[in-house]
Parts: sequence; structure tokens; C-alpha cells
Amino acid sequence: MTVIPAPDDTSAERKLRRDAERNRQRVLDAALRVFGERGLDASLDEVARAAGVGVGTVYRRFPDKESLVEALFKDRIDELTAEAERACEAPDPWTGLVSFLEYAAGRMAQDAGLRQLLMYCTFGKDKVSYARARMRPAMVRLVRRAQDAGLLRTDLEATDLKLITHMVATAADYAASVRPDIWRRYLALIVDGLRPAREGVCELPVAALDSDELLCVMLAGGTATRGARRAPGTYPD
Amino acid sequence: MTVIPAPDDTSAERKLRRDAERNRQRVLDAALRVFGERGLDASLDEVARAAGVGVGTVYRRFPDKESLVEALFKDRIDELTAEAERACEAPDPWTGLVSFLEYAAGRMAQDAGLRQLLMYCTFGKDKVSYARARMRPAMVRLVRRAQDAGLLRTDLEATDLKLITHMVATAADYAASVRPDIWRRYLALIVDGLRPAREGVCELPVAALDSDELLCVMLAGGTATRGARRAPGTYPD
Amino acid sequence: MTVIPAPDDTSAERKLRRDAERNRQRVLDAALRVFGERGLDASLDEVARAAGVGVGTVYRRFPDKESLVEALFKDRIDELTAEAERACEAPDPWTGLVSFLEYAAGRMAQDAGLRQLLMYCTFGKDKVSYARARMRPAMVRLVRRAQDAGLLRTDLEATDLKLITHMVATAADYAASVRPDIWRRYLALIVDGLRPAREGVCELPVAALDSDELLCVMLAGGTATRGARRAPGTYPD
Amino acid sequence: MTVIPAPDDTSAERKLRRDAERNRQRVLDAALRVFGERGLDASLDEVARAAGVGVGTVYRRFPDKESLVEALFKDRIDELTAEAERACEAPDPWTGLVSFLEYAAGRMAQDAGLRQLLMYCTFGKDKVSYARARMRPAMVRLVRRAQDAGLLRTDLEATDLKLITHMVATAADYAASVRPDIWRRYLALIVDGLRPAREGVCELPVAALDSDELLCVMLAGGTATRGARRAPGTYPD
DNA sequence: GATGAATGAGTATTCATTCAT
DNA sequence: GATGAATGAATACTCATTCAT
Repeated sequence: MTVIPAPDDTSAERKLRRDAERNRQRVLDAALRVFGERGLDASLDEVARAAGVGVGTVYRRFPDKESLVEALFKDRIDELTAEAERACEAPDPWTGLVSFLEYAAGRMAQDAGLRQLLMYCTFGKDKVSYARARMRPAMVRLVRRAQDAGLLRTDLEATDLKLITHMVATAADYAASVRPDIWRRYLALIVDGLRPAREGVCELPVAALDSDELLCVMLAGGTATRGARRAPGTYPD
Repeated sequence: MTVIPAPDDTSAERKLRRDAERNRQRVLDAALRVFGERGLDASLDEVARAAGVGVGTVYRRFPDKESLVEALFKDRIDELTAEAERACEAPDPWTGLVSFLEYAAGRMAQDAGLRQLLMYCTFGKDKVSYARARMRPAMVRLVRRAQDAGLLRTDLEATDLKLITHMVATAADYAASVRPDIWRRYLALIVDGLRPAREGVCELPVAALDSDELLCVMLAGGTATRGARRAPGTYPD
Repeated sequence: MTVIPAPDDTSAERKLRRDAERNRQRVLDAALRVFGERGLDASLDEVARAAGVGVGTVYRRFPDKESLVEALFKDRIDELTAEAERACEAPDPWTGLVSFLEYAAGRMAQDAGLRQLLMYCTFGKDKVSYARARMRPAMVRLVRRAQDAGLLRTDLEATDLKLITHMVATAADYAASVRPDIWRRYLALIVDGLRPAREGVCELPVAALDSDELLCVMLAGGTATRGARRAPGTYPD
Repeated sequence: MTVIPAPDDTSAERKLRRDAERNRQRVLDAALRVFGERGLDASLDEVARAAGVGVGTVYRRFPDKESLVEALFKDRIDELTAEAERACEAPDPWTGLVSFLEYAAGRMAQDAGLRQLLMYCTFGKDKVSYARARMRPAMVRLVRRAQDAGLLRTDLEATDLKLITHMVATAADYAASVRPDIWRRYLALIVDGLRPAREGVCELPVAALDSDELLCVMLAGGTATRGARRAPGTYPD
């Protein structure tokens, strides 16, 4: 017997949504875990199994693997943004900036999934504009504040923070198995180079990416992801 | 000057027929191109197609993917070593060091395959020790010279050079499509941090990898290698 | 009567969906047919084609070729054991023995896959011990009964039954295309030699395989199995 | 400068022939060794390597793998025929017959290559008529003599010897690794069944293959060979 | 909605056979 | 004639994605 719901009766719908939402979250959690352990190449079957749902369910929530990775990425961006905003409130602008970099690098050092996500997942397009819109204001503010206080070299730009993060993540990723704290070393090195120009220290020889270039890059992605498994038949050429 | 022989140096190996040598070279060239563009995960079918030969031909020259990658690797190591040795002769130790870093970072920034090759030896161990034996002396000399001249911070070690170029190149690769020279920016940033300690510049908070740890890392690889295709049936777990 | 469970008896395993069960059966049927016709070297693609399903489906039900072969093997062992047990109940011990030999030789003569299956377990060890545990008691009883009744030469042992059926079936298979019943001729010849010692009939000059040797042989396989396809990269030497 | 040979000047030709003959023999020897060790699935590259010649040379002497196997087979048949003929001269016809069977079985027990050759190489067509023409007379004589002397059951025929040999080879092959002498046991069993009919011993229930059927069978081969590697593209269906 | 079954293109590697040197 | 280089179809197995239950 079919019950035709009144136009405003959304209780059934709500229930499903709650159910669906629970599954969505389970999948995201499992994906973070599995991708962290096995790398982004882990199969969605594995993710589904870890989530305790069928693959079909994963696909119902995320149209394809790319979208799932993207969603994971967005959540991470949100966290990073929150931290960046917190860092903007720090009494000392330099400390704020550095503590943000430390936060970001430290997170990555602990979490291979996050590292991969930030470094290698150039899948997806939506996530790019999202990340840009989301993080840019905080980044700009973080940099500007420190420069205005004369504590940061003036040729540094907001987009540099992304790449700096990327660099540190690379180091962290590389040596995580034997020296989980090695990122501190390389971050310190970089931070040392961030101080305002002094004697014997040259200006940065090339301009930073501007914001459009960064967008463009995020869409094209580095080579690191080109090896990623593509849907059958999707091979170029 | 002692020449360290490649692990499988069969220099006594009978010369290949002209056509065979031509094809061998074609395969190496194609492999360099394809791995550079798609990463080491590219299939040998793809390499063969790019070389304009059948897969069988690739397998005739290189018994498996690993060997092909290794051959590529060996050539690159030799080039880098040669450059490092040249850099040791530079009149100014600082300039020598920096010019080597520029050479290495520049090469690696443009070629993801090379980066993977040099940093993530998922394949074989012989070639890792080869690389280590081959490059290490020059690296040590490069660093020592600059430190003895008081031009380089004293807490920097030879293994850092490897990680620094890796970091810079990886970050830069990300943006390589729009700004192929962006690596210069980030290398400059780091180079600025390499100057001897001054006021406001802290010592590096964690020790560098020692040479055994580096070996270990090269064998284990960072997460970035987890995606590397394994021989069928070799999957862990 | 104790029931010896199959090595991987997952009888608790949740029932397959109707369609899945149908396909599983299709695959088993096709495999029996294809392996019977082409030998165990037939590819799973061929099996899949014969079953009218994709290879993926075969692999969904049986994680690898070995498992498929094993499943087939298990069913066959069960059938043979049932027959052997039936034969133990025959009023006349001699007739019981002979009728079992006829059953086994007849089955094996018509089906090369079955023969390879029963005799050359290049695959797995569990199933060998399963077969041993399952069939041995009946074999021993069959032989003992006939000997106790003075109807069977006393130097025959249980393991001989296996070799006898194998020999007869293999020889007969050779001629099976023109004379599917030729195995009867050679079985009869051998059965004649099974009668208790009489004048002009010598004792068997070498001891039978003992049960451990038989196990060992099944695991190592005769030369006939050398041709068996091995997993890629598993080649000896 | 080309020397046009006088019509009867065959010295150059002879030289080549001698050379060629030497290579041919080398290949045959190597093939016997390699197939014996690795089974008939061993590659021709392996055979060529063992023979110390190039694959091309193998192919020059034998148009394909089948022909090489066939040639090997012929040599074996010649040896067996010689022995059979010797056996015909034995003073006691029964002893002659039995000693021939022992010779054949003993050879096979020691030589896996020979076993495979006789049991599994149904490749080839020429070899069949050859074998028939070559061996049949001796087989017939061997059987007839023993029957005429009343020492052999009268329902045995010449073609049975081939299948009996096959049976014993099967047993030898099966257990050769643990018990190289087990063939004696099964040959003895069979030989016991060859004695003239006595009480309790039934007539053979099916006629032997006649000579045409045997031909036919040798052409079709048993299933055991169906798994043999076929030339690419030669797959049925 | 959720499930998990089915699909098939893709991967590394081998080997019979042909053909340029 | 001999050599060994080149070819490509074939094999076992995996996994993103679609679709029947």
C-alpha cells in the first residue's frame, strides 16, 4: 500500500537522508583510513569492505573514485582553513604563520592519506575552486600580516604557502617510515629562508604563481598523478 | 679516481648488432619520455608503442620492467655524479654547491620519471647501493668544502641534498605546466636558509637522515610509491 | 561415520544470491567440460567463454585458477569416496573391489581433467590431504576385505588402486576417441593379475608406495605436470 | 668471386652438409636433455641455448617444434624396434616378450624426456606412420611367438603392447621422483595378467585396437596433449 | 535505497615463429 | 648457412564501474 506523502511530509525522506548521511560518513572515514594505509590506489572494494557497506553504496554516494577523493580533500581543506584562520588571530604575526606551517606539516607527517591527498590527488576540478575560495583569504592575510610587521620577506606571496606545504609534505612522505619527525628539519630550513632579506641573501629569482596560475596548475596537476589508474577506455591517445 | 662499476656492469658483454643497439636506444628514449610523462606506472606496452617496437622487443633487451627502470636509473645517476664532481672543482665552494643543487633540481623538476627513479626505488636493491656508492663521496665533499669555508650552515649534511632537491622538484613539478622555472624560486628560498646560522635563525631541530636511514627509505619508499604496480600476485596481505 | 570436512569448508558461508549460484554452477560445469577436453592447462578465459560469463565472474567465485580446480577436485573426490564406500558393502568382496575399479577407471578414462585433477595436484596441498583423508579408509577396507576372503593377492596395497586406475585410464584415454570403452580391456588384464598367487605367477618385485610417498608424489607431480602453467614469475631456476 | 661448381663438384656442399648434420645432432641431443628436464613445454630458445646454436638454426633444421619432437620420437622408436627385434631372437618366447617390456619400461623410468615423448607427444603425423611401419612387424612377431608356444593369452594382440607400455610409463612417470623403480611392480602385475587363461581368469572383454584404429588414435592423440602450447592464432574456435 | 554480481579492459610477462643481418 | 632480433597473441589476475536483485 503506497502512502502518498503530503507535500510537506519529509519525514521519510529525512530518515533516508539520515541513513544515507551515516553511510556517507562511514565511507569517508573508511576511505581516509584505507587510502592512508594502502595509498590512493587502494580499490573501492577495499574501501567498501572497510566501511562495512557494499560497493554499490559507495557509488551511490560518490559518482566515481575521483569524487570520493575530492570529498576527502575538501574536508581536509576545511580543517586547514580553520587552522589558518586561527593562526591569523595569533598575537605575533610571525608566530602565527610559522605555527600554521607547523600544524599543516605535522598533520601530514602523521597521516599518509592526507599527504597523498594534498600532494597527489589532482583528480577532480571542483575541489580546486573550492580550495581556492576557501583558503585563499586566510593565506593572504597570514602573509600580509607578517610582511606588514616586517617579519617576512616581502617577495613571498600567498600562493607560496601552498607550494611550501607541498615541499614539506614531500619530505615528510619520503622519510616517514624511518624518521616521522624529519619534516621539522626541512620546515625549519625553509622557515629560515622566509625571514626578510638580509645581507648575503638574494631575492627570489622568479615570481610566485599568481592566483590564476595556481588555479590552472591545480586543474592540470603535476605528473605525480598521471600514473593513477584511469577508467578502462579512458586512456589518452 | 676509482670507477664504481654498475651492479650488472657487463661491459664485457658482446656488442649488440647495429639494429639491436638502435632499438635498445629507441626503447630507452621512449621509456624516458613515457615514464617522464606518465610516471613509472606507465605500462611497457605504452613504452613499446612509443618506441615503435613490439613489446617483445622491449622484453628482449630488458628482462623485466625493473631492469628497464634500472638501466634508466643508472644513466641518470652517472650524469648526476659527473655534475657533482664537476661542482667540487668550482673555485668557490658555495657556488659549487648551489650550482649542483640547481642542476639537480632543474633536471628533476622537469622529469617526474627521473624523480621517481631517483627517489623511490621500488625496484631492486643493487641499484640503490650503486647510487649510494656512486654519489655519496661527491655529496660529502660538496658539503664539507662549503662548511670548511664557513659558507654553509654546519648542521647540514650530505643526505640533506637529496631531500632538498626532491622537495623542490616535486613542489615545482606541480606547477611545471604553467611555470617551468618555478623551481628556481623555491630552491632560492631554501638556499637562503642554508647560509650559516645568524641572528634570528635557529638550528635545525632534528638530525638529518644518516646514510643508513636514507638507504632504508629508498628501499621502503614513501607513500608515493605505494601506487607502484607490483608484479601480479605480489600484493601484500 | 565421521564426515571429514573439506579444507575450506565454509558451509556456514552465506548463501549466494540465486543468480550468483546459477553462474557459479555454470562456471563449474564449463570448467569440468573445458578442463576435460583441453586438460588443466586450458585458460580461464576459455572457461569463462564456455560458461557464457566474463572472466571477472569466474574470478569473483574462485579467487584463482587453483581454487576453481580445487572445487572441482573436491566434488570428484566426494563422488569417488561415495562409490568406494558403496563398494565396501557389496556382498562379494572381490566384486566390490572390481566394481569400484571399473567405476573409477571408467570415469577417469573419459575425462582427462579429472585424471589430472586426481593425480597431479600441482595446485595446493590442502586438497591433497583432504583427498587422502577422505578416500584412504575406504580404499584400505576394500583391499583388506578381498584379501581376508582370499580373493586378492596379498601383496597388493591400498595405494596400488590409485596407480592402477591412473594407468588404465591414461592408456585408455589415448585411444578414447576411437574406442571409448578400451579401458575395459586393460583393466581386465590387470584385474587378472590381481588374483591370489598361483603357479607361474611371481610376487610383486617392489613394494607399493606407502601412504607418505603417495602424498609426496601428489605434491611433486610426475613429469606430466611440468607443463602445467605456473603463475607468472614463478618459474623455477 | 663466385665459383661455379662443376655439376659433380659436391665438396662444398658436402662440407655444409656435414656441418649441418653436426648441428642437427647437437640440437637433437640438447632437445632430449632439455625436454627431459623441463618437460615438452620447454622453449626452443632454451633448447637452442643448450645446443649452443641460435634459434634460427633450430628452425632451419626442424620447421617447427612439432617436427623436432617428432624427430626425437623417431630415434626412440628406432631404439625400441631394435630391442624388440633382439627380443624376437630370445630362445624362450615368453622371456623375449617380457624382457622387451622390461627394457621399454626401464628406459622410460630413467628418462622423463622419453616418457613424455612416448606418452604425451601426439604432435606430428609423419611420426605415426613411421612408428607403425617400423615397430609393427617386431611386435606382431613377439606376440605370435609367445602365443604359438602357449605361453601368452590368446586374446592379446600386437597393438596391446603399445598401450601396455603406455600404462607402465604412466606409473613410472607418476612416481619416478620418490620411487624410480615402482614401474617394476606394475609391470609385474600386468605381466601376471598376460599368462594364458586359467580358471578364474576371464577373457578380455573388449577387442584390442586393430592396426587402423591405432593409426587413427596416434593421429588424434589423447587429451593429455591438448594442453600443449599451440602456435599463436592456431586456437580452435 | 542497498547490495554485491557481472563485466572487460588493463598489467607484466612468455614463447613459437619469422626475418633482417 | 647461421644468428639472434622482432613480433604479437596468449596467460593469470585486478579493479573501476554498471546493473540486476
